[in-house]
Amino acid sequence: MIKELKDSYGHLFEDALLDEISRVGTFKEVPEGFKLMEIGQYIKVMPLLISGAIKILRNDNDGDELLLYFLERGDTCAVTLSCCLGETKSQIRAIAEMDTKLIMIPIGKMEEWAAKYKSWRRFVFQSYHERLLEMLSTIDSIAFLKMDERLLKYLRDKVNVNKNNVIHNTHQEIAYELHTSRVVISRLLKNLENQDKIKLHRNNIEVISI
Amino acid sequence: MIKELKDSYGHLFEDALLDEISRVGTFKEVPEGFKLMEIGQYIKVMPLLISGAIKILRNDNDGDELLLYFLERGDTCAVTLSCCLGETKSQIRAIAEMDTKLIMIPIGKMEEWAAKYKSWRRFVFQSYHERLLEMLSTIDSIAFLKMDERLLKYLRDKVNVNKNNVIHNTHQEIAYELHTSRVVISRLLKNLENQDKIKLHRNNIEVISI
DNA sequence: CATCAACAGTAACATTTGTTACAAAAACTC
DNA sequence: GAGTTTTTGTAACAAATGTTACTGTTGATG
Repeated sequence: MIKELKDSYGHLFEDALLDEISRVGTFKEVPEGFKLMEIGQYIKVMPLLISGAIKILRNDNDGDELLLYFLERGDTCAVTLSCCLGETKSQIRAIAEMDTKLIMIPIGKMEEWAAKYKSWRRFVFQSYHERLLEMLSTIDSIAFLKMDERLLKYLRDKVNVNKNNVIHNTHQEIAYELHTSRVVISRLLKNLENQDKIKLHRNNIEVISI
Repeated sequence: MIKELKDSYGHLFEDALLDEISRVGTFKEVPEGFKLMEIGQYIKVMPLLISGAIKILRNDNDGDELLLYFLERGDTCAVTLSCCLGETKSQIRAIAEMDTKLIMIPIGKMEEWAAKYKSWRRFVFQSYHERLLEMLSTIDSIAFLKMDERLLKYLRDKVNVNKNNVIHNTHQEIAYELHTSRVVISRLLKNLENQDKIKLHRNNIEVISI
């Protein structure tokens, strides 16, 4: 574990902290689709991403869903962080976007290390910062963009996160994550195909140039 | 200043910290409508709210606007916090919703006190937590609610923040903050009036029961 | 008081998004 | 391979939201 931890976080944390992390943290490997967090669950550990990606989703009471953003290597979940102190329930759902490796830290350490390590404080503040900016970006999308532009942004994000221009999703799945209906997504995707920006196949979308 | 500081933050901070705050902080009183922060400005101070309220707005490049949330007594601006370390530019606009009293802290203190005072760390983390939840709530509104429900929520929030069921806004101003058009707001407000939930007057809206 | 600008009401229409319904193709099951 | 399920395509329509245009009212100003 030490090696993978150092590769991803060595430039951020001092050796003493890396040491503590490798002692109290638990290495975990989860497959694509694995549910890491469900709304209403209590949060007991905080994840440090080593590789892979996690998608963070918001659900309301009626089952409506919306993709908020992705976590990638070097990220941690700020919503988790903020829940640590308050011992509150999760407000979000977290699903592994692909096979993912992470280190789980017991939440008690969060506050302890914040007192002890400057690099940890910087990391935590920085994580909050990034997450707030991601949230602002999400708000921009849903408030200011029309569905066709949101779909384009979604496809771009997927390509970046998965480092692959074939997107393995059904139209229905995309519709859920953008909180619209399957028919709408099919319609807009067909438009994009007619503009030669993508090619549609069953269960996957090939991105040509967007 | 000591008295007002103690009234608002005495239960949160230890005496030594209150002392430091009153030494390095600057007391400031701003009138309704005062612009505290503009997009693109560098952030050099962080505000602690003593009384009044501040509305936080998001703007995109095309001048589109959206109300994110209000800050009230005991709050601080998490977006400011997160910008402190990175020395980044503001991503939001902040306007005094009413006459407001606040204490401005030089941002350098933020990190210094985080090392020194546990209560400060708790406060900062708690502020982030609250702001993230507010952002989630904002996302819920724009993603899951229709405009009539968003308007209702807006009116409720206004009544709560201003502690007054007369809302002093034109339809155009409301339209800006909800990022829609004046005609749409007029139409929906008229519906609410027909349901006897509000009474419309020039430049203000009287909330009956919503 | 006449003029003007800001504000609000409303109709008519356009666009975007959502819904329902059905068909065809592909993949899976037995 | 017959039957079934999943996925996608598409038409027709409904609802929500946005736009344009014009009206009257109010309050401010000279």
